[in-house]
Amino acid sequence: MATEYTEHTESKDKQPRTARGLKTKRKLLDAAALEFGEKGFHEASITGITQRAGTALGSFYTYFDSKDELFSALVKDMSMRVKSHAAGAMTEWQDSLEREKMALEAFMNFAREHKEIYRIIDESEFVDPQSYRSHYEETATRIYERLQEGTAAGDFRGGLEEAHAWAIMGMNVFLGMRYGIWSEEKSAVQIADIANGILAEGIAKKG
Amino acid sequence: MATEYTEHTESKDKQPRTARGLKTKRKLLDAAALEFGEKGFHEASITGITQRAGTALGSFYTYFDSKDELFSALVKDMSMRVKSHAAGAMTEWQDSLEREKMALEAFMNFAREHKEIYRIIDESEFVDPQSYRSHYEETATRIYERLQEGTAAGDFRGGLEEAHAWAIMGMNVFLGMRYGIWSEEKSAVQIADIANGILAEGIAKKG
DNA sequence: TTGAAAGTTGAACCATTATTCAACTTAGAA
DNA sequence: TTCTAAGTTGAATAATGGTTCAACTTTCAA
Repeated sequence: MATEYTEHTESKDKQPRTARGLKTKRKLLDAAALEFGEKGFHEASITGITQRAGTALGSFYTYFDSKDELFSALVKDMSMRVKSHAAGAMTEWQDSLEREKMALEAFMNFAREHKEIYRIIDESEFVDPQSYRSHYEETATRIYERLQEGTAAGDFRGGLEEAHAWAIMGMNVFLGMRYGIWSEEKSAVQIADIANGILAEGIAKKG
Repeated sequence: MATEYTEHTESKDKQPRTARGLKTKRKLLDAAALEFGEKGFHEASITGITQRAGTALGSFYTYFDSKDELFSALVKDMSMRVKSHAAGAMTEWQDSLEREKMALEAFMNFAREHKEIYRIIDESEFVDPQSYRSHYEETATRIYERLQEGTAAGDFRGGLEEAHAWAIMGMNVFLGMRYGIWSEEKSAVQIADIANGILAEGIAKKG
């Protein structure tokens, strides 16, 4: 999994200055994603990360100030990747409901392919709460914007608030956990259909 | 917060045998809930817990085998308390939709009054995954049973699956986090209304 | 080609904190 | 009242693992 890692807010003096350095940093980042994903933040060790990366222990500190800083960098990166993956998947939709379905489907597939991402973002609630909050606040905002566009387009009813976006997000996250990470007994499409059914008509009996 | 703590699966030899012992154990449990809730599992320390409880460090090990065991006991206890609080609140409903509304409202209020519970259950995903899974699986099952009863009563449409229960649960958990724990800018009733609106009719425009 | 900057290495350091334990105190049954 | 089991105490122990650092190797611009 040779990730395209994008820089965010590191201290300038830790940037690699040669091709070799860049390669090493990338190896560490990828190894860290695996290690954290598998063991969780506290069980994960720098030693474990450097071993996976095939570098010496000390090399870690050439590129990162601390275990915490690395984790933060990782969370921000993963958050961005989830976002852009979803964005890339929501194309060519007929109506806003279909668009939401595509969003969930994309999320489900992404979760399955990158279970470690899911776990790292989730654990950031305890390791780097600020990043956790930002991640979900930004995601909710994005959903809310889609809701507004949907209303404007005449696909969604009026009166939709930010809380509706949070509800939809929660739905998606839990479905992703249960049917994406814990088991794959149902296809992403099946799950997306179920969620979409709720958005389309609720669960009440009609008439 | 003098919690009524109920025993679950401890090793027999750690049970208090006198009134004094019982009192000490309860102090430790309550202190631990606060300490874990405030600092999270790894930042929390046994020292911190015994200090809050006003006991000596060593007393901790009179009643618990380890920090992990204590955390597990706590998760199971909190899980049970959330469950019984919700059960106690869902009385005198006219139709199944209203019943769901009461469930969410109860959850929101409980989350606000016991923010530490929310956090401990959430963190168990990483500290005691088995308990985390059990908690949500059991909750989902309970919701699913209500859905089936609702369908039988003619309040809910047919075709509702377990995944619908997970969707509803996710909705509730995220709303609880955002509007129960993070801020209280909206009342529990307002939030419950919004979620109930989704269950009642979805978000699509009618006709 | 060359030398200074960049990168690598892993043993040693050190701070933290869960856990143990032996001496001491209290409870409560007989 | 007495005596033993239960409970309390906190200093000492021990293990873990993040972080430092000084010696060494590689890179690459001039």
